[in-house]
Amino acid sequence: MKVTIKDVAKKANVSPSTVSRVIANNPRISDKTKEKVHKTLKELHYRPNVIARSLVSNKTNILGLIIPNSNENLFKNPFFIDVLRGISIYAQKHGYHIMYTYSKNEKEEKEYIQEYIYSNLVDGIILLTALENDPIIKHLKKEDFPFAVIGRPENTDSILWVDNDNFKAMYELVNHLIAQGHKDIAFIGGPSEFMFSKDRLKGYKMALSAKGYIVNDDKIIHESGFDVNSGYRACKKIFKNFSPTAIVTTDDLLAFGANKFLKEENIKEVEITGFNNVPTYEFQSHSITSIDIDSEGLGYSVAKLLIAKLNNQEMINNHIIVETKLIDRTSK
Amino acid sequence: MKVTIKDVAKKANVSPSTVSRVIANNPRISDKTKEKVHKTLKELHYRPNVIARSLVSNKTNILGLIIPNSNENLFKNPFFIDVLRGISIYAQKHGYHIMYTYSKNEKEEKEYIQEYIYSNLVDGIILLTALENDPIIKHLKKEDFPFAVIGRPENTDSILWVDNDNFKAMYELVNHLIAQGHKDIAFIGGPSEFMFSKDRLKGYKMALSAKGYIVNDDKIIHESGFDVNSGYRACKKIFKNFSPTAIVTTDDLLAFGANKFLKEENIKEVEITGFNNVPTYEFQSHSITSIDIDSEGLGYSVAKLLIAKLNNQEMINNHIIVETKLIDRTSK
DNA sequence: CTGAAAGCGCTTACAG
DNA sequence: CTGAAAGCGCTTACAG
Repeated sequence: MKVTIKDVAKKANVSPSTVSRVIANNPRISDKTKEKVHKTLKELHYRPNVIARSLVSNKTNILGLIIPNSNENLFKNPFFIDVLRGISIYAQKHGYHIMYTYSKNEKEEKEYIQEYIYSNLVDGIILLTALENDPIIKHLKKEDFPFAVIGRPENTDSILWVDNDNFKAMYELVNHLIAQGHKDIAFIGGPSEFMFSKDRLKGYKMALSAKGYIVNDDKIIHESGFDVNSGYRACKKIFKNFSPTAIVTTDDLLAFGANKFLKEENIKEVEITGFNNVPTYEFQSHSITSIDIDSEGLGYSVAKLLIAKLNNQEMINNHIIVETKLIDRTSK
Repeated sequence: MKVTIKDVAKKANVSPSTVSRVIANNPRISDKTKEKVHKTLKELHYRPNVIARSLVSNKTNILGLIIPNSNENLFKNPFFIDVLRGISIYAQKHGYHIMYTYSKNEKEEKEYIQEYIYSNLVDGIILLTALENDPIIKHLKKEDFPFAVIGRPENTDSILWVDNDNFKAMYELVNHLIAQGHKDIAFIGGPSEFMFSKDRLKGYKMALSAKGYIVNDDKIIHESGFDVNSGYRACKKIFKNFSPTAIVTTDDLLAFGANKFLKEENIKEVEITGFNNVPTYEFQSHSITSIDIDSEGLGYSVAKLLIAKLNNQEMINNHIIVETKLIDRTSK
């Protein structure tokens, strides 16, 4: 049988209120009764019923995660599991639990959010991605419910977010290639509505124009997915008209796809770079230069921001930038 | 403001009890009041407070997932994300939510389980792996709390589990190799305390002896992890004394590591096989034969079993075998 | 068919 | 410093 506060009270010869106060470490309880109650608490292996507690406190200490199960394959991407771990590790340390829900589309996403909010299930929501003009972010803002986003939102007003500096990471990467002598660099991206897609593209453009190179929009290809096939298709399109010496992509899987095309066509000496530093089991032919985004750090930080807010902690910043790292595997 | 059953009752001019009964679709309510109440329910956008409901029903409709965050790297393995998805998809369809917790070791694992159980947070627990003489399974059995396991437990008495037929999958794979003319086949496994490790090893041994080959224990290597480095080390050990024509492994990452060693040593024409059919971005040098285990199906099925039990459904079987598929990429 | 009452296991203002 | 009481938002046996 589960033991309740009443059982403890009876055994310790005090009232339930007193037991509750001892548990809450209320300062007005005498050391003597504190000790006595603590003893029976131990003896009976008492554990508070969090559901009852939630009902009165109106807090569940649960964070809800909305995972888009879309066809862009983004969340089959290996980095994602590290995000989950990062979130959980911070949350557990601070007494929060994590709940997750897959949703197939925007409609379902909104539905689950309503459910999370109005059934009183969660105290806050974590979003795993930010789109341009993001309908979910708007919705959450309108509902005025605590949430935090992985990815810099378009309009950052009063919203909590965590991200890499995608602009800077791509900017530096392109600079790195230029320093190696590359003058003709193409760009392959996934769906452009993701904010990180936009930021990486900006970094690419800016790096080129800062050195006086002309940005040729025909060398910029966006595909509908973040997968190997999309990379393959994009690379094919580029080489129909051009022969760049390097291609930057916004995701390792795109890079792998591009590589596949080059290999099939027996095109050599083109440098391909990716993003996310996905494990490629390096025994295989060759690995690519990539940007390590510290997925676990992203998860950890987003949980940190949201929990700080839920505890009404003073925050200096409404966002955290997680450092990236250029993993150089260029052939030179 | 959140709207409660009282608000609805007042507006619809009935008692709270009646509103509750309408929501529960109690047959003794007249169609007329049913209609009336449903209308105001809609108008006020009423959503039940699941916490309050849980307090009286003593059910939360939440399933708890314990994820070992051990150093064997097993749960950084890509197949794992598909398991999560499978669990969630079935659960959501049936009105359950999923909560997950990482735990560093057995002690933490037990702690979190106690918390899940005695704080009344979850209705059932899902375990992602079964060990030989598994202390967590024992513990859960002793607590007599509903749970289900991915992986066949050593003692299946009255416990719910889901698994591939690991014995059969490996048995058939080795047979397949033998049919291709291989006579000298070595074995590389990860930690042997996992039940699937044992089953796969048995399949290997049985396939050999069924054909009259002698099983040589020196050609069976177990390493402490399921990662590339472990595979590399194991392969090195094997080739110190032998030169098998094929090596079967219990995980693709082990296979990749073995492959790496062979490549470095310039050893050709050794067939390596894996398990899990991890994506290798096939543009790379060559892909390996592997067993697809249908990770999503494993997750889906384990949720199915556990939820059936929680709803006291009649069960014909206390387990589900998820079909595997040999993905043949052998060079012949 | 419907309502008033009790209760799920806690917390907390009120009173002493 | 401690207890009795009310209340969080539901469900459900009891009564009519």
